[in-house]
Amino acid sequence: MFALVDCNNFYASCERAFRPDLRGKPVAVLSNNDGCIIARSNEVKALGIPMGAPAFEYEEILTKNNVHVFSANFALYGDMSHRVMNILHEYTPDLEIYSIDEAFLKLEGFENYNIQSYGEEIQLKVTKWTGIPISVGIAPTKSLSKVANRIAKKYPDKTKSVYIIDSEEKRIKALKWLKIEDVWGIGRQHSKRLKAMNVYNAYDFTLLDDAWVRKNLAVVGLRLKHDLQGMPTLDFEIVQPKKNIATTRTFERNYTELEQLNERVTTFAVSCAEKLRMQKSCCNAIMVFIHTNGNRKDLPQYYKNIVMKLPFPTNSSIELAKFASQSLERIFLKGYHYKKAGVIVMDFSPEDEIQFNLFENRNLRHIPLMQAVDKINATYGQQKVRLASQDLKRVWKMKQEKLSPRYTTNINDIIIIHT
DNA sequence: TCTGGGGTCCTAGGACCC
DNA sequence: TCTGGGGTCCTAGGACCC
Repeated sequence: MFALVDCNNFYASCERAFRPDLRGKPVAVLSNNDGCIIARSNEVKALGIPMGAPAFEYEEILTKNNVHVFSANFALYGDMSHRVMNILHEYTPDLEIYSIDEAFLKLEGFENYNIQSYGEEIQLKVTKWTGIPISVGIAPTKSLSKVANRIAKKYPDKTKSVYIIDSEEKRIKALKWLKIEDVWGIGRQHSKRLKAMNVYNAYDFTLLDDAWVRKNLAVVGLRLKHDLQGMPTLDFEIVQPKKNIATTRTFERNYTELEQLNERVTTFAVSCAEKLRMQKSCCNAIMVFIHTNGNRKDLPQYYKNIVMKLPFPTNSSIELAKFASQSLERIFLKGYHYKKAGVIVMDFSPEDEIQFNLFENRNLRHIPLMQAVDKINATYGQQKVRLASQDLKRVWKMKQEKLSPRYTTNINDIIIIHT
């Protein structure tokens, strides 16, 4: 059996964990730049505020209903995620961390266990130890455990937040209950197509002809169909090193000058380089893009990206910043109001596998230099050592008006309890 | 005035090889 | 009038996930 553990309204629950006064009250979390609503407590969902809604459009409803709004605090969420996953590790050696707030557990050799009470124990312990409420779905396949999890989440009282699909009868009942657009792996386009074929729920989907599914939803869709039918088709994914790494941001205001964008792009390239070094990869290509504000119909629009093949694989901040800067110069046009930019590094090779090039070689002296920089930054705080082309005066900042303290990762923000 | 960020996989078609 | 057969690699675009 597979168990899927999913944290309820994760970011909102993280904020609440250190603010018990917010229990039962509406909580929402915003994206970077305080732009969109990316997490909602049940109370906020009940107000009809959709996922990803622009915050300014809902400002009135939020204020009127006393919604407690927070800027995204990823340091906090990342740390809380760790705590949850550590506890889950105690329950099985086979844990697939699927996202920041979700994990699959493989329950092999549990035939003599009472799975229901096992699930309840996990549910209680995580909730008690971290303050994050979770739901548990258990079933013979991964996609069915997703379905079971949805039922547990929807009916917490009836299920004690744990639901098991362990019979054909329960499987069919669950699939008939699940709307097609809510099936894991069926997105907007597919559900539209399927509804046109009178497929309205997950069960209808499992009755479709294999060949039709293969043709219209590709092998991914076919695998999903079999998995939902109860044949284990989707297995654990082993964590692979990333194939692409990106750092992109929307700015608080528009930029018009090359120098301003250059500072941002340099900083994004340095961030990509750090992430590359963390997974011991070098990249062989880099993409830089710049973008005007697509929502402003009154301003001329410009979107451009450029991919540069590098003369040698590298993960040096200095070299990547230089290549990114050169790329930017080639696509920058004066006269536009830029709102967004990003750097994406691609085509990786392992760090220790240095491909010699006849004419140009990477500067090998950068390797110990970057190690020293990483060490200093790890000890004294991120960005203590920076390139001169980066924002030394710290002019640049993100809109983050409602940021909560970093309760668990910064000693100065630690919680104080008055007794 | 204000609209996030970071990923994966699959497929078709073009360019190329012998 | 008639124009082979069998491959690989790369890329863009489309779909999906959280």
